[in-house]
Amino acid sequence: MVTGVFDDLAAERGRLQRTSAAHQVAELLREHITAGALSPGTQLPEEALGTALGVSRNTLRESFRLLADQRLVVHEMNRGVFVRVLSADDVADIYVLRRALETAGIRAASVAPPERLAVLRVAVERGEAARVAADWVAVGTADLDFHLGIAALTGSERISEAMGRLLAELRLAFGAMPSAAELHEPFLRRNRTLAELLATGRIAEAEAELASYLDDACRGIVAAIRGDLEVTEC
Amino acid sequence: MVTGVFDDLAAERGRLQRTSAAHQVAELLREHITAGALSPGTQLPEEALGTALGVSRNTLRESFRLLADQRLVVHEMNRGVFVRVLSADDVADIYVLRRALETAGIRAASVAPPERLAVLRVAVERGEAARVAADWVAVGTADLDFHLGIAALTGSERISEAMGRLLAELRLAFGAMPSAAELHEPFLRRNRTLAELLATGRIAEAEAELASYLDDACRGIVAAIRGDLEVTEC
DNA sequence: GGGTCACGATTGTTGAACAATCCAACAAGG
DNA sequence: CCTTGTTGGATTGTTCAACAATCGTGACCC
Repeated sequence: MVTGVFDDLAAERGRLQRTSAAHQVAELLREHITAGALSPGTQLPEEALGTALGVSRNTLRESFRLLADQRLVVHEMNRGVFVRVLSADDVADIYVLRRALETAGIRAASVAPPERLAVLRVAVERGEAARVAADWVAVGTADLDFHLGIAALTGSERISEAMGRLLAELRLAFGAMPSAAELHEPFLRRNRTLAELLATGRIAEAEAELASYLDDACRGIVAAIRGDLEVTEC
Repeated sequence: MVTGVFDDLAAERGRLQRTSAAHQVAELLREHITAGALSPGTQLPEEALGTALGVSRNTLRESFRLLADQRLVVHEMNRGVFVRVLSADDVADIYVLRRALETAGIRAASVAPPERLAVLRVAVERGEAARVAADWVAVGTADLDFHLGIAALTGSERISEAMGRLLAELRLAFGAMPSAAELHEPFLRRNRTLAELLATGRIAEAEAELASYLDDACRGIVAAIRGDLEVTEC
């Protein structure tokens, strides 16, 4: 295989003109949805949104298709699109997939290049710094970045993308929770211990810690959603 | 949680009027692509395809968005959409995700309801019957159904859907291979042993067998794609 | 109260139009 | 010969206006 002089440039080809009106609108809506500005269940009318955003109905409909496949909105035939509202079952289902992806990452930790493990350490420290500054939004994003990094240990683009979508979907649940800001705080310490277990190669212990971590996290969210205190699933 | 009398009906709600022109066109194209009727790399022009299928350009573009998110086609800005052509790296990447999903299924086998295990046995027997009849297409679909059933042991809709998309993507590679028909034949016996290991609860052995299985399958496809005999990845 | 029906509103789909971009071919220059 | 402008046709990106299909609602009637 001939390796050219422009391999590093070719790798960044994806950053070229990935912008179309539909993509930009989808990105805008995605940010508003995951930030909680558009609460779950809200309908997104084509006419009103189109004029508000300055795009035509057809273009807006293309954006809706993109968002629908990321499960951020649901498309009901002849009724319109609505911001997704997550049920408790959805959250439990999401955590089954999340466990599969993160477990795969941990099992690949021993053969992962060191820079991928460094990403984890950075995310942990960023989260702890944000807690000191009482910036709970930053604590949340650092937490999500940490777990995205765990899945990325596999080195698989598809796993990273699936994990990214999964976390974006979870943000829907966060936005709907009371005191969502401090939600991630109790898990900061566990992230650190998880990172240290991985850095020192104690894979089996890390896997057990992850399982316990995900159980607790899932129970917390499901309990908050249905106001119940006893949650058996997850 | 209140469990109603119509839970089984509610589960099938999705089969109601999921038909829009865009969905139907996407489904049609999906079948043609996975069946190999549209070879990878082929461009799908909007004007020509639209008139050929009797739908307008806007509707066709909506179908393209759906197919693009399933990775069956790629959408290049201002150039059009093309049937996806899988690289060897893509196949390797797919198998990393596939291993994660199927491993999760095997680990859930001990708590999975028996009807989910029965699905596996049915798929194995269907494959063996198809081999006797020399119906290689049926052998292939039975093989894919078997592994879809393994992922479905998790009971997670999202995992099942992710696995379904993954297998549809893999079909792209199958269609591009010489003698793709008999490709699945050598794995029939291993499917049976895997099913028996799961049925008798020997989870650890099943997990090891699956790892070996996926290694061999991935190596075979990657070797076929690049015409190389020595494949180190997977 | 329950059922029917017409109405308004929204979505589904089409067709045409124009701007923007790409691509291949060709011309010019070193 | 190779590289660099330039041109023109073809395809895509986007908008707009229109109509059909469907849904939700409220009035109306029994």
